[in-house]
Amino acid sequence: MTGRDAPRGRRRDPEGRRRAIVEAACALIPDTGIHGLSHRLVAARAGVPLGATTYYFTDLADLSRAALEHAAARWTEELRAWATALRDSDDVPAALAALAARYAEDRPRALIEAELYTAAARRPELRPLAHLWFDGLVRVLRAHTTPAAATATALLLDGALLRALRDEDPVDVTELTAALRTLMGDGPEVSGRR
Amino acid sequence: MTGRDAPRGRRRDPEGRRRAIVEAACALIPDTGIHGLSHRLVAARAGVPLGATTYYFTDLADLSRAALEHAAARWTEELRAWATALRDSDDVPAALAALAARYAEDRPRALIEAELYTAAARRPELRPLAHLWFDGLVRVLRAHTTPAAATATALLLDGALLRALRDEDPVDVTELTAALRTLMGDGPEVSGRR
Amino acid sequence: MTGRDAPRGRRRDPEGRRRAIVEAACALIPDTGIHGLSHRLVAARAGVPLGATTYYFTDLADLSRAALEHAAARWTEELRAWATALRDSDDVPAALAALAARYAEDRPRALIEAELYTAAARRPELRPLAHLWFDGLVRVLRAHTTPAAATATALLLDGALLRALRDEDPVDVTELTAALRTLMGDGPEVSGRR
Amino acid sequence: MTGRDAPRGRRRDPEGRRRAIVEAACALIPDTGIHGLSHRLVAARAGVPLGATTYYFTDLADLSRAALEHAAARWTEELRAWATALRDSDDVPAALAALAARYAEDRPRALIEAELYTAAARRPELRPLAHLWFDGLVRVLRAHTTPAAATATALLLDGALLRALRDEDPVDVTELTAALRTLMGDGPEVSGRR
DNA sequence: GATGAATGAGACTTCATTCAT
DNA sequence: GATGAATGAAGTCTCATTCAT
Repeated sequence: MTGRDAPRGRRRDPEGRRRAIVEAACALIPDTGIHGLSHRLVAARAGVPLGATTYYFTDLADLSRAALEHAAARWTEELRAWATALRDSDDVPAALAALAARYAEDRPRALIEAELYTAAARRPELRPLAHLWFDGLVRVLRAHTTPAAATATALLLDGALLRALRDEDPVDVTELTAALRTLMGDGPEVSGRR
Repeated sequence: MTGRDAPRGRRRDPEGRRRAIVEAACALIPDTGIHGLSHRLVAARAGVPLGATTYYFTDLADLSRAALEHAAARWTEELRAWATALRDSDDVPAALAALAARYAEDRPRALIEAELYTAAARRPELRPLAHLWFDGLVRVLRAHTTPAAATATALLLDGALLRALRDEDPVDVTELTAALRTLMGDGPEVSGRR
Repeated sequence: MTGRDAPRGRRRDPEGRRRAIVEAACALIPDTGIHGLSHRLVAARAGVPLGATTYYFTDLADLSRAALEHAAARWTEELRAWATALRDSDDVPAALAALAARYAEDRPRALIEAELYTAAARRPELRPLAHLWFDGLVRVLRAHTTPAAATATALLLDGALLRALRDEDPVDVTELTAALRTLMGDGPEVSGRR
Repeated sequence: MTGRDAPRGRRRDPEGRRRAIVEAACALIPDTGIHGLSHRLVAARAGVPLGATTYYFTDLADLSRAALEHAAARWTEELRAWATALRDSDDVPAALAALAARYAEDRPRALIEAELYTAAARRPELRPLAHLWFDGLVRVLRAHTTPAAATATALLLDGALLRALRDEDPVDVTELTAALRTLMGDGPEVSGRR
């Protein structure tokens, strides 16, 4: 009798609330850094009352972890796309360099990853999240080169991405392609690499 | 009767004061991160009154910049040592991997560099400091490989260091040596690689 | 057992809190000036914790604006009283001078107005408040003289009030009456003034 | 033997130092207000070492008083100019309105006067300075009208100036002239006003 | 279940003033 | 005589977190 359902279906949507908060935090991190998050900032950005942020998350640490998890989920999708692209490519190093270059162009997203990397160095509970990206990348690469080369390639890509981010420089695709080719071996005659 | 209280002789050492503050900040960064610095924290660690930190530095940004500069000076020395070690080495990739592994073992020092890298992404005024390390490393490497390979090698080293730092894992010297050898080429018989 | 400590009944009165703060600020301005307001001072005077002043007001500027608005509300009432008194008077200049003299006797209240006037010179956002008084006064006067004379009269009154305030001298009603009479004209037999 | 006198005549110029400080304070007041003065600000503006401001003035209050005195000296000159201009004028009210309008155009200078007025209400030691302006103005006006009208005219002028300052509006010369003419009478043939 | 009032801690910063040099 | 190093107080403001409602 309080109304049919119009404003009820919408309200009381704990799931949605939670997600709105998490997404707001994600959107904030590129600007403020993980350290710069605050309940007020997130609540304002999410358009939820202040109390909601402490209602759904015990802690700021909890909230930031949730935000990073959310971001990590996107990386998983991203990696799936990389896997597909590389599988369909006949020049893996070139394709990989192109993917990395495009990835770096979305600065906000990439900044979150960088934040996570340094934060994980001091907050061990975040390491699993960092591994989601790194290990996932290595796994994808293993379809195209030796395990050792896959690891090295992932390290190189991380270094290149971080550098592009830091200097606000686009990735030099040509140079990166060459380096990747060297590191991964170069195609049919890979076997020749012996 | 030359003064009312004891530690008169030690007062008035602006140079020393400034340095004490900077060193305290440097010592703190590995634990707190750059964002985590605060006047109080630094002052307490340096054993100076709170006011001193704001007397010698306009700003927390100013203070953190000074601290990072201080750290950067050590990198310059480090790089000099690397240059020497590599020049005297008859297996550059192996020597380089060993140097990197040893470098990563000094976690606090390395953490500062990692902090600088991410911080520079959002604070352009810090980029020159980041370049001190990266460009310096590239320069050292150019004595031993092509320019393009030098850059790629530096990126790989950065990636490897960052990863070791993040996971509190030692650098895998064997794997890294191999990757470096591939990337840098291994002298006359490079062709043999094919 | 309805709570751990006593004054539970009085808590949670946001409206009252806000007003207590505003009134404390108003009470302080005559002593300290607008510039002299501080969160601590206001909080102490209002009997609220320090945090309350920043919880209810974004800013000291916000707080002072609110305080001046509060004071302005009293001017509006005052002006209404003036309008009535003048309408009922058969010697408007004399009545006006008397009103001004009485007004100046409430030094604290009048000081706020003086503060507002100077503050508005540097803070344009305060000008509407200053206009509340000045324009209101002009409007009241227009019922008794020409528009031009009304403006001039208001300026003269402001000057006289400010001077009385500054010198802690009462307004000289006789002199002021004469001046007002001249300025406002006193009907057909003006010439008789000579 | 320390040099002939070149850098000596210039340095060790206590008089000059003092004046530089005072002038810097004067230049600052329009922007910062009297309350906003600080040793550091003044020293920086004056280009003197910080210590100088406390060396030449016991106190900030002392310094601000000195600054206001300095400003008052300029008003004295201004008034002299007004006296001359009015003496040479054949339409005193019009000339007076014009002088006031021009005066108001130098906002910084006028702001100092306004600051002084409100400050004097709370700092009695400043009142003599405020009187320098007001009484001086009345004295000048007495050469052109009755004592009572002179006072009223000065009050009107103060009100008009303050208003122009507050609203950043130029003085309306026509209206002001009319009001002044009414208030001051217009010479021997006052009766003619009818 | 949800919210926003509440507050004390603590962050940054400016500063007046003192005083050794 | 002059200066700038020095420092503790205080100011503004943000905030995490708690808790009454």
